Amino acid sequence: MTKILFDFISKYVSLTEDEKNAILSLDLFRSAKKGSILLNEGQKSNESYFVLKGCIRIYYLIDGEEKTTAFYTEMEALTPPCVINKTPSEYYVLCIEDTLLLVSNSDIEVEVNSKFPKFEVMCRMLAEELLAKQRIDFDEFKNSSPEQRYLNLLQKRPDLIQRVPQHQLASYLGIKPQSLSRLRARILEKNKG
Amino acid sequence: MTKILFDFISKYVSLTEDEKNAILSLDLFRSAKKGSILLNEGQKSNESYFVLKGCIRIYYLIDGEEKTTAFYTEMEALTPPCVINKTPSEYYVLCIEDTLLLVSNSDIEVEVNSKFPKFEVMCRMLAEELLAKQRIDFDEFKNSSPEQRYLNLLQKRPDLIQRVPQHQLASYLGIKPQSLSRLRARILEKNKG
DNA sequence: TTTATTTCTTAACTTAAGTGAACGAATTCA
DNA sequence: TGAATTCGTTCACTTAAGTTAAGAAATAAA
Repeated sequence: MTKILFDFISKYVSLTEDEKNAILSLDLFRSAKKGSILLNEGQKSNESYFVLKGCIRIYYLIDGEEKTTAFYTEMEALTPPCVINKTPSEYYVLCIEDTLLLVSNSDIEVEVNSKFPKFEVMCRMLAEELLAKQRIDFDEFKNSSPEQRYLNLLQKRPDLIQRVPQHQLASYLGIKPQSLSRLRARILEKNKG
Repeated sequence: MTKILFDFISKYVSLTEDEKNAILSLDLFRSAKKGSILLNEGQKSNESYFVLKGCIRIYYLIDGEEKTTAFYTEMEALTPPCVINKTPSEYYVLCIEDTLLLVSNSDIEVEVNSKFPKFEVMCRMLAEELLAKQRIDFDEFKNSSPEQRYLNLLQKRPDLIQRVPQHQLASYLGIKPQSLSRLRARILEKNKG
């Protein structure tokens, strides 16, 4: 399981055995059951997450309705905006599968970054990369219709469509569950007739 | 004009006079006329921009149509995804006003970051902050209708509505120009009747 | 296993966005 | 200045998403 972590890190910087051990000694591993909440709306937090195994979901509660905006699966990292802005969280973070995580926090990061400047570099690179990736995702979202978005998702993250309930995918695509259902039927119809 | 720059930097790290002079000696200032293109589709680049004065626009050319996805104005920084991914650009970057910029590139950044670790820290903080801000923007976009998005923009960036042509705002909001025009008429009608 | 709850689909109807076209206003260019 | 282009609005029509409601299917709980 630590292999996943070090494979991930090696994309950005190369670590010595000593450095690897220093990371492991921090003992950041945590497992969470399906349904457990990592962060509540209104809560303050300084925790960051890295998913080793499983899936976590971000959702807002608006007029009593859950609005899902993101999923994080294996090899993906999440630092909620509330951690960066030091404000109460505007959304919930929930495990939708039994999940194995790495949980860090800003204190640990400050310490590790000052001890190993390499980590500072890695964090910058990671943040820049995620920013660029998210920018592309956002642009694609703006430039396409719900149907195109769904087909796009089918291409890029087919796993999500398997492991996530449809009504959560719907709000992830910016539409209502009924619309996603209808849109899927429409696509099937096209590929048949 | 350098005041804007150092005010911006001071939000993240504090610089000595020597450090400030080191930055200035790099001579990164560039002015660009309205209509000038900073980056073409298909082009490779390693440049980052910081807007001191003016406005730049990001757009894709899809089926002969310009799809505007972002605007950057005073005190905003942009590193195009193609710089991070080292791929040809998927979009255009254009000045829609006479613009005064700071133009950096990855070579300069590598050098400055290794000479002044402070900069590495600043870049990480900035990237994290932009990532969080963009995340919130994306989430709001998903969770709202075109009309709500327009009203939201009116609140948060009223300047944009003044300085940017409506058809560019339309695709920024993810809709067609005619729809934006109609939607505005609808809002006026509500506030009257 | 039975019951309860959640999830997905379908349908009829409403609302709003996309499309194509026309026209006047504003801006740009020669 | 006059001509040409771009820009914004309006309209009629088409398409698709939102809404409300009902029922089937799948999943979770007792």
